Amino acid sequence: MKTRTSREADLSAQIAGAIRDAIVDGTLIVDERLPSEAELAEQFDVSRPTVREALKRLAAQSLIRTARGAFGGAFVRRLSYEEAYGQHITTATLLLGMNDVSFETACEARYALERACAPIATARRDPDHLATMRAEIHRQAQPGLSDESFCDSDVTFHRALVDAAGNPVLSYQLAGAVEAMQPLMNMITFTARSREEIVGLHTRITDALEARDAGAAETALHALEAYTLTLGRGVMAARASNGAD
Amino acid sequence: MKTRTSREADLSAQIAGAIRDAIVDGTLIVDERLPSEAELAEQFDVSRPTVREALKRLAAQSLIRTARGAFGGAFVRRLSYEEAYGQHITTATLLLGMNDVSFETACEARYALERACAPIATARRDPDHLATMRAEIHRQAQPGLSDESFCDSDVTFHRALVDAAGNPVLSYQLAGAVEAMQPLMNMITFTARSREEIVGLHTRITDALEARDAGAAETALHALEAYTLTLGRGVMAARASNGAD
DNA sequence: TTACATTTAAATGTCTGACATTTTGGGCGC
DNA sequence: GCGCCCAAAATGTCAGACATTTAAATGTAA
Repeated sequence: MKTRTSREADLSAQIAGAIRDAIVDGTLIVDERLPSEAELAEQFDVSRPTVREALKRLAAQSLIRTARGAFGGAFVRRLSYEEAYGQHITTATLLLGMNDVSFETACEARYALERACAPIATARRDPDHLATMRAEIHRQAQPGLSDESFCDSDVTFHRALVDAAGNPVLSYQLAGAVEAMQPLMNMITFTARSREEIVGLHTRITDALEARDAGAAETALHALEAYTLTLGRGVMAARASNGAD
Repeated sequence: MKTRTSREADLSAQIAGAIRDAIVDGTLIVDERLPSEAELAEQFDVSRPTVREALKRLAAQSLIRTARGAFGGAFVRRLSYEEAYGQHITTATLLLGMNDVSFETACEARYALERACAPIATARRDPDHLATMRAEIHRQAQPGLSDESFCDSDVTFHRALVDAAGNPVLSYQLAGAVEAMQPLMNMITFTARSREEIVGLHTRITDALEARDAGAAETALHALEAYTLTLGRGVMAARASNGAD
């Protein structure tokens, strides 16, 4: 009989899975060089293109990097925070965009997570974080700012707040939630009045951090969540009535 | 944010990036069929293997699925929560394993996130979640349980706590933090005394949820974090002195 | 001996062409 | 009308070749 493998998956997926498992469980160490494509092909008894497809799958997950030339090849890659951020954000954005996640649910999750790091941030914040936050607040108060730039600044502000906790694992988790909200936030048209309100709340948050007052920070974040929710619901309602016309 | 497609990258990476952008920004709808490999090859002016490598990259990120046969081809895939969990956990585990994240940092992040959903969980918990948590507590109190099973039960308990918040976005974010801690937690040998302590804290948490007492839940989680940290530090100290021999 | 230019080998990146496998749909015979 | 078989279309896989890149090895001149 033919080699009907127990797994239904493709050969390339099997090979990718085998190598990934070796990386995850530590058999392959960071910066270790994998065998060449020709050697892998012989080892798994498949052709080189199949091995290549498997390696591309791993490269797509940032598990390996490849270098050309002599002494090149595929190497186990140290997953950096930046790459992990990127993947996390892509996944989270798609998850929100494809699964009809309500604005309320996304908003609740985001601010719950931000409140989680607020107490830590109040304890650890340093002048740099405060300076970044104040700078973004200043930018948000500029009259001529486009909605998109306002949202960008908002993201930068919140990431500074998260980074102030000084915990990269926390930053990693939070980055996905904050950035994935971007497409939803971009739907909102910020009036001068709502910007003023948001700038005020951002100032309260920053002041609380500066004063190392965790309770005040949490309260301000609650207020910001409530206000964001109000704005979002307004947009949803307007959109619904437009769609019904 | 600029487009991720850089001209420096490989051809297959460029093509994968172009298609990914089309999916992320909504140009390609869920379940829409992509052109066949031959058509894509002509469209991008590359050969079929190159297109295939690009498609494998996307398949590795669960962005597309492929079907063979007459009406087969590549289709945009609806990213499910389960797949997103899986990717998130893989990435988070690698991030912790490869970057010398300290037990303290991981522990702090995890419990901060859990405390974030505690208030929501106290408001929304239903009898099913409480039953799951009680069942796991009962299991954890069994004398003959292996350390590994104890850890598994611990994960199940905490995921029930997170799921009790009834917010899938929050569950998605938390799953990564809780599961990624597993390898670190597995290093700990739980004595009968420490298990008793943990079971007691788990009971306090469950009682707080049942009583809808957010403050008590938060306090208990703080205590559990402190105790977990103590255990972890003990293991680290023992390991360090062994390594110095 | 040292510094620099050149060669060379090893590996990935890409292409061409072919064949195998799987699935659908329609034609053909009964 | 029903069922069987075959063709078409698409992906999965393979084989071989050539192009490109990179760093080490080698040769040469000051």
